[in-house]
Amino acid sequence: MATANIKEVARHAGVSLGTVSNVLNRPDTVAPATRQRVLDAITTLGYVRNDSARQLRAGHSRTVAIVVLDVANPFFTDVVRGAEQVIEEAGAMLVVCNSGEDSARERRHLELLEEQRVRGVLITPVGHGPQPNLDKLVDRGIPVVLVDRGTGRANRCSVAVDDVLGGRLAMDHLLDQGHQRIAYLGGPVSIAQVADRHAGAAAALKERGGTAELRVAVTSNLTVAAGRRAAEELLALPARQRPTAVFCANDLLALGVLQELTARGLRVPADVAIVGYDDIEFADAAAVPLSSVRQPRDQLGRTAAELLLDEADSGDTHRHRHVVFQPELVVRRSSDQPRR
Amino acid sequence: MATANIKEVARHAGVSLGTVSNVLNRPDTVAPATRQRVLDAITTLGYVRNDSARQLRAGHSRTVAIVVLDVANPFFTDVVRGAEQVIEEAGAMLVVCNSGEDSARERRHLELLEEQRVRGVLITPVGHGPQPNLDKLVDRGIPVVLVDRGTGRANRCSVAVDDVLGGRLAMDHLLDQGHQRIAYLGGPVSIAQVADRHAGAAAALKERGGTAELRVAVTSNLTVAAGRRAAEELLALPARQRPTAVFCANDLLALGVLQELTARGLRVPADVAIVGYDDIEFADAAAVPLSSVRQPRDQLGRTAAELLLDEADSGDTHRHRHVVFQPELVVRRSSDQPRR
DNA sequence: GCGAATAGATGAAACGTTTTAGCCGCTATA
DNA sequence: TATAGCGGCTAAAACGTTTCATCTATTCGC
Repeated sequence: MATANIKEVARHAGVSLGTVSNVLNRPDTVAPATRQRVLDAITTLGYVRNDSARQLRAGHSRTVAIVVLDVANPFFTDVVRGAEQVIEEAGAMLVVCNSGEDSARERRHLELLEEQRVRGVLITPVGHGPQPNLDKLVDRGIPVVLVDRGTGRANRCSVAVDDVLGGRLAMDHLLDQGHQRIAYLGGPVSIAQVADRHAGAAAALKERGGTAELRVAVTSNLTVAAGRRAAEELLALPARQRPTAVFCANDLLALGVLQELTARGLRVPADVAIVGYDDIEFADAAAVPLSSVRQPRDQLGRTAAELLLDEADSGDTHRHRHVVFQPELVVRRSSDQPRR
Repeated sequence: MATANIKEVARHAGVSLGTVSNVLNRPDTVAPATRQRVLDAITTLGYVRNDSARQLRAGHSRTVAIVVLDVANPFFTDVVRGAEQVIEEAGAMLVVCNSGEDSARERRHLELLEEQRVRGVLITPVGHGPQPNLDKLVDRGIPVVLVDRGTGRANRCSVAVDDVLGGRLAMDHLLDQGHQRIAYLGGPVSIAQVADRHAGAAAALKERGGTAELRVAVTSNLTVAAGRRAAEELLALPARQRPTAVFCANDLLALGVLQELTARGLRVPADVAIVGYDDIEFADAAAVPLSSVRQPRDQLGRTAAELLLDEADSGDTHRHRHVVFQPELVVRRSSDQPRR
């Protein structure tokens, strides 16, 4: 019950307190016989290190935090898994905090983390404005790495995925397939990802210089239901104006479009091709497997963690870096049929 | 950079160190004027409490841990959200640890958590065997609450959902609709949930005492692909033996069945009715919205957290409890059509 | 106006570790 | 033989809080 401390271990093993500490932290500096005696004492007493005391002495903890917008979002869960891997390999511990897109909760989390003197923070901040809380951490010397948001700040590292390139990839693919009337589906446009993916698609179209055209349909959100509604609207167009391909800002929209089209008797990809974004688990499992732009999510987490550890370890010799990953187009059946 | 401590605050405010502590912890015991002076000093120095020192003194931390089998599994993410809510309301912090179904990682996490003297642990343990690591925590006086596994241990609380009842609900519903040939799909049977849900279905069938029959099709796992394969096999049966309803051990299987059936030209629910389990987000968004058995996932988390806090606070007056929640059938289109 | 109670503040001890300076006895070197 | 070096260990300081016993004015009851 009452947890044994290092002093009791020392007494039990007939050595000084410092020797026990040495057994724990620099085992090779203590004679084998003594070491064994101490280890025996540790097991018989069921001694467990007290991390608070250790941290107090060390001045900082061995845990790293990741603050995500939504623990239930597959994007973040994959990022977490990637980061976890690196952090655990380094012998540290990753704690996951959920801001839930609520800046008050975010602030509260950061305050607590600061009190805990965490080794560093990986974070996708709520909103896009200035970040006084994060600045405060950085001022204190706590490394902060931005994940998928706010790239380019001078005083911290960041990792992100190039959404403009993602839009480009999707568009290039559809143009390669010979589509002339293409729709981009997404919204609200205030979301940077929605805007960037559109920008990429538009840029690709312009560069190709052909006669193809891109129609934009703004949705109110990025859900399956919104995809269905948008598909209905597309179907209401006169046949000659109707797009032969739809590029969706995420996979949920794309699945909604797929469902509505097939329900109305259209064939995918023969009548309408579809490309989604995110390559969620269900993309491959859909009735018609969905082409999608895949982001290297776990690598995002891994790299973020590596940058963090580098900053935490190398201190002032550290140079902040902004790593941008390239997404990748996964072509599946939903868009795999050239136009004549 | 160098973080100010309580002593510097005291000096800056011209009071003793104890007074600063009082301002922080028992503000009403210190005169308003002094209090204000201290608060001013705190803000000008940018003082932030050192939690390690606080914990060291207190003997335990203010964080609670939840150890889940998979951070990316929607079941657990919802449980986490529920627990989070309660824990944060109590002014504590919830840290999420991922065992990834790996007992070595689980052990390592528990060791670290023990070193950190966490306030308590919510956990879905890997495997079903004895739990020496957890026993060790309990011996130390650290409250442990089991989540959705291992109900009934005498020395700890637990929360779970009644899977047998879930199977019953689904079966009763299908029988109510007049189905006579029903299939249960799921596997491997070594998974307790798969077995329990089947047991519930079988029990319901027996109690009704009608002429209906239940055919069991064992799948190799619980994925969309497995659902498709199983559906193929069902379709290969002679029409007279073919089930008119399928109850699936989870929603992924059910979605696979739905896809394969519609791809083969059968109508759901007119030709075959489907009921899934878990009520995942996509159940409602499927081409034919899926009936499913819903588990009160966030409530599972909330209750687990409440039990934990009760044990942590009330100490020896605490009585261990085993709370079992009842699942609920959500009827949607996939099974909403009575047989003649 | 006197003793008692009380509000407000103080100083020191304690929490459990890590680290550093130093001590002791031995061996290798000159 | 003296000295330096070294392996192995010890003792004590330091980390930053919280708490508790104590002290000093001030207020209250009579």
